[in-house]
Amino acid sequence: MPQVTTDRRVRRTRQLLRDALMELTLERGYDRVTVQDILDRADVGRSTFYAHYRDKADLLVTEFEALHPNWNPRPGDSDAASVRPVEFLEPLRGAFREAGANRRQFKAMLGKQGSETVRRLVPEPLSNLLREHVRAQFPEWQGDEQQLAAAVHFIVGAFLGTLTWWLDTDAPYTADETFNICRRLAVEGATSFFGGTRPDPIKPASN
Amino acid sequence: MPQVTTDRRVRRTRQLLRDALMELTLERGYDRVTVQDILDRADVGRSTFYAHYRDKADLLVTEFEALHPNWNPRPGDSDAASVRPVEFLEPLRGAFREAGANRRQFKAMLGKQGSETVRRLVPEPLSNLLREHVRAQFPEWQGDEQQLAAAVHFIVGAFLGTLTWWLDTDAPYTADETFNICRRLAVEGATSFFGGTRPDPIKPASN
DNA sequence: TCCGTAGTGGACGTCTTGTGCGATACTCAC
DNA sequence: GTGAGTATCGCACAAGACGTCCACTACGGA
Repeated sequence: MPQVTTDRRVRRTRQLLRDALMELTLERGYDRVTVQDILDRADVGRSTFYAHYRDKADLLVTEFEALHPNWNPRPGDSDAASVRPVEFLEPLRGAFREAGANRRQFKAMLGKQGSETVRRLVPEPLSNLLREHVRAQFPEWQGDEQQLAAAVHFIVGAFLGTLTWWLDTDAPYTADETFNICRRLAVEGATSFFGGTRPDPIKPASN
Repeated sequence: MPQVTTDRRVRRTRQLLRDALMELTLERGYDRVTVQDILDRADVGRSTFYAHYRDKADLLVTEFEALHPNWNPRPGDSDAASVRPVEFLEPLRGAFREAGANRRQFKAMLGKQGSETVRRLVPEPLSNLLREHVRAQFPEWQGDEQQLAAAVHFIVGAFLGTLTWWLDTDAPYTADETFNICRRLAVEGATSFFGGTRPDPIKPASN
């Protein structure tokens, strides 16, 4: 019977490595951080590292996902949120809140210093989440999948652009305030795009 | 007097290297391309490469900037555009056009396969450009710099998000059509954000 | 044609990565 | 406590990529 207890040592080691990576990333940027640097900073043996993670990117991704599973804000809320008006943007508010609560961490991962690896991970789940909320809120929406995808990527890009800007500068805003700016900028266009005015298709609809 | 003539050989070599990098990037992604790969593909000597560029990133950046200086669309247009209503989004249309005209190239650089290096280069100039256009079009705008910066990053993020989505998928849209989707999504929110009331998009500039 | 510059090719030192393995130190269960 | 089980250490190693150097070749413009 295999021992299931996670050794205290394991958690300690993983935390040391995670913290070291975050610090070093903030200091000199993710791609200028070498595995050896992490080991030195965390004071962890080489073999230990590779016993836990496949490589540097694996460490980053694993720990990111552990800390923010799916980046799905306030779990359980999505069902309720999807029927409230304008609430299709709520998942993004959650994302901002989470980023505000762990600003250093998020700055290390999504900021300019951060890693392509994580930045590539974020848009997809966020887009999917948003897409479902849009579908729920605008059931009468007649546009095709492509238009939906385009719009969703527009919105996610906008929010992520603003979020990373906010993380990288010392803007005197809270995460919520920044989100509200985004919301002001997005709501009108999106609602009129999805539901307000009947969208005249860019291309003549084939069916 | 030093010889200024750029040897035909030089241009040839640089083009070979540039093309090789682009092809390989599209094939296997920028970070999976090694300098040696580029040399093999381009059939160029190792020392020659380092005589031209500091490293792989230098090749990419240099050639990108050579091909698209400042990403400033339709040069000379900016002055005229800055006084026309709603035209503050025009620079972005230019960006889309350019991307449409060199789709393979842009896909290699901005797409998922592309390089963080270039992707990091794009938002800044684009944001600055957009900021000036916003200032020109909404002179009565009273918000502070931070709000302006936030909004500008919002818009740029949105357009870049959509652009990269468009580059990475086989969406049945032209660059112009995709831009128009973005515009529909952005115009209302931005104009009401900057100007308070939504200006008639057709009305000529009053100043 | 001839000189100068661009390109060649290969060797070299260095850095980083990821693996392997015996020895040590620590935990948890009992 | 004590012992069994493992997490960690420390170090060595091969592979591969990077960037530099240098003597040599070949091309191309005047």
